[in-house]
Amino acid sequence: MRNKKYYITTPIYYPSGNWHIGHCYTTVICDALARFHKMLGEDVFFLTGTDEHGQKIEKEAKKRGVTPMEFIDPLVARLKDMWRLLDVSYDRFIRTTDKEHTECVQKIYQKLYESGDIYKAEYSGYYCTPCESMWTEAQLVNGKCPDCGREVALQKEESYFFRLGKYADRIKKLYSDKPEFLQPKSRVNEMVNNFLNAGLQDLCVSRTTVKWGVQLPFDKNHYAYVWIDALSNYISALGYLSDDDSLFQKYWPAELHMIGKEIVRFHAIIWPAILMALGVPVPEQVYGHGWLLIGGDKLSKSKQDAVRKELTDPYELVKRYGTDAVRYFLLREIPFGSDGEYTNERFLNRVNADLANDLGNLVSRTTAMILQNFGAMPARGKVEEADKELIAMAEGLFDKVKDAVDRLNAPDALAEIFAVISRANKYIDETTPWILAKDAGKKDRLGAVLYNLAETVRICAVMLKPFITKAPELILKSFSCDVNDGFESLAFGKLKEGAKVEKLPPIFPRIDIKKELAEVEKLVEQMKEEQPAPVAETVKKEEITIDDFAKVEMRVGKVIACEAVKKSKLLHETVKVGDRTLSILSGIAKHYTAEEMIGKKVIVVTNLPPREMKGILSEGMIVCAEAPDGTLSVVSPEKDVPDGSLLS
RNA sequence: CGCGGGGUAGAGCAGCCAGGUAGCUCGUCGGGCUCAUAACCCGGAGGUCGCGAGGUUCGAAUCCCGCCCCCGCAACCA
Repeated sequence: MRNKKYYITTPIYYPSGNWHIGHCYTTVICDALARFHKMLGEDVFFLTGTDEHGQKIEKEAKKRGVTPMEFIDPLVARLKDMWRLLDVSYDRFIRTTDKEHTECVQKIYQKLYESGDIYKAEYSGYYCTPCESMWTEAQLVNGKCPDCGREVALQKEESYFFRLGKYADRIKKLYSDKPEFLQPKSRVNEMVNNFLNAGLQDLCVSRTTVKWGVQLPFDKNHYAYVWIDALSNYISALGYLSDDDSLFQKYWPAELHMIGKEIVRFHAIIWPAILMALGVPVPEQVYGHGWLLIGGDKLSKSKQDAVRKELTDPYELVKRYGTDAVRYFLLREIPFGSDGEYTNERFLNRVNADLANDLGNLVSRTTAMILQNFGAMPARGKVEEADKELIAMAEGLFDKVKDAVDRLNAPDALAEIFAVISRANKYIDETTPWILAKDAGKKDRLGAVLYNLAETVRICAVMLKPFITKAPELILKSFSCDVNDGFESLAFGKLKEGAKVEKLPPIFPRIDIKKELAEVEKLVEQMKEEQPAPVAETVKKEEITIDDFAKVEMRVGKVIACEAVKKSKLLHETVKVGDRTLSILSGIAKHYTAEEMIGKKVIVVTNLPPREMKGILSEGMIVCAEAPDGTLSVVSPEKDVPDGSLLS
């Protein structure tokens, strides 16, 4: 009989900036699942890769005066480095710029075009020539371009559309027929209520403005929409529609697309619809996991002062604490399905408490006592009442871990393993081997106790192999076991009497957390200094005359009252500008609290037409500086000038 | 009335679907042990389970109703 197959994918990552711990989170979970299924003897195919097309990359490359590929290649190389550091055992790394992929995407478009699921249509919109953007009427601001405020022209444009609407009912049916398709369950409601019930619009799937992409085979002026390009990687990587589609035949449909919750919509609606249109089965499961939040976003109220003191650079983390520590934290600490928070302290606590104190120390005390008393592995000996619970836990461990893995619950799986490790530490206290050692008549019993311990440690090591990669090998080696031992070796009693036992240096040295935290903070400071703040892009806008500028009436205003507008990003300020008092709304609630604003002198644009938002009239605009990272800073006059003063 | 998630010890979470002595990890306090990486083991303190002296029930963290707050998505951000 052929082995069961298991095809698992990560999202493909967009190489626009730095690789961070969030990328590692998704990928390490997938790696653990892939490794576990490999150990089950299944035929596993684990795919990851990069999404390399699109405007952002085109722009970034241009800015640096290099070609897109010259820009991307080093970033991809660095990502692969990161996966090497983290022992990510992918079977294929796909890049959307791979020839097989772009050809596959073209064939997919061709096929959908021929079947009529992609059609050409004309739509009208408002075009802003300098921005090269098309806007709908609703997006316009006072009839002008929302980006630059310039005139727009009503234009008709041709585009290709995918008949997404046609598949809405089949997708709803998919959710109800196959409740496990989209997980966690809460995401299903989100999709159904927000999108499916609202009615699916046909999806515009071609662009003419972005040239860094896949050209449509039937219309050279058009380029593929990013999501069809990106999603197709899951099948293009298997050779779908190519001369050799044996991998596709073998592995598709995927058992699992692991993704972040932000892209559930694309994987749970658009992707199945495309597959349905292609006549290809949909994946078995899409799992939208939560996010790893960095350093508690609660600080966001006064983001300007918020110092990011967390060390989150994966390379640095691995360098300081090792692959196992990083993998363990990612797999263990994030509550299943929801968001979790990263702080230096949580990381260090977890690693210290579990890996150093519990596991590392257990290995250390066990091997030490074996060597002191026997010099090699003792005989198994008789099982006594005191041994039964420990042995039962070790023997039952596999089923529990397997159950957690089947639910994709890595934190639970690890908790099960560490429950056994804790039990083993307690067992030492209960059996007091150091007392047995003083009585020559109890040598057999001492041997049995140490044997039981060693055997429990060995079983835990085997069970840990999919999750962490370095320590299990060290442990198995130190007991003269084969590092390739799989789940078939789990039976209690496999260790041989007289086998060589080796004393290891501490596998996970204990960290002095206070000292380490201080050091890490210093390091982060240092890294910040080395890495200059991102330079703001200063693309020159269209030239204006001094008369144009003079049209803008800007005055100093004093905020005399301010309150947050519920359910919005808005603050509602009452601003005194000379003899006028204006009601102004501004989208800065993320950056300032209402209390903070009161009393501030600000710059207000006072000759804008009033506009209503959230049912409140806004009679002006408070001028802010926007940093490259999106942080907004209210601008104030440098000297204390009376409100109402005109800017010129 | 936009959609969804959440509010349980100092922190992070489980329990809720299938009501019945409120549990886990970290921290804290005290004790034990000395094989071990000042690690390990045991015990204590600490909770009006967001609010409503609300409803159902013999019994509610758990089911029902109303309200408040937080977080995402969407919208908005002149």
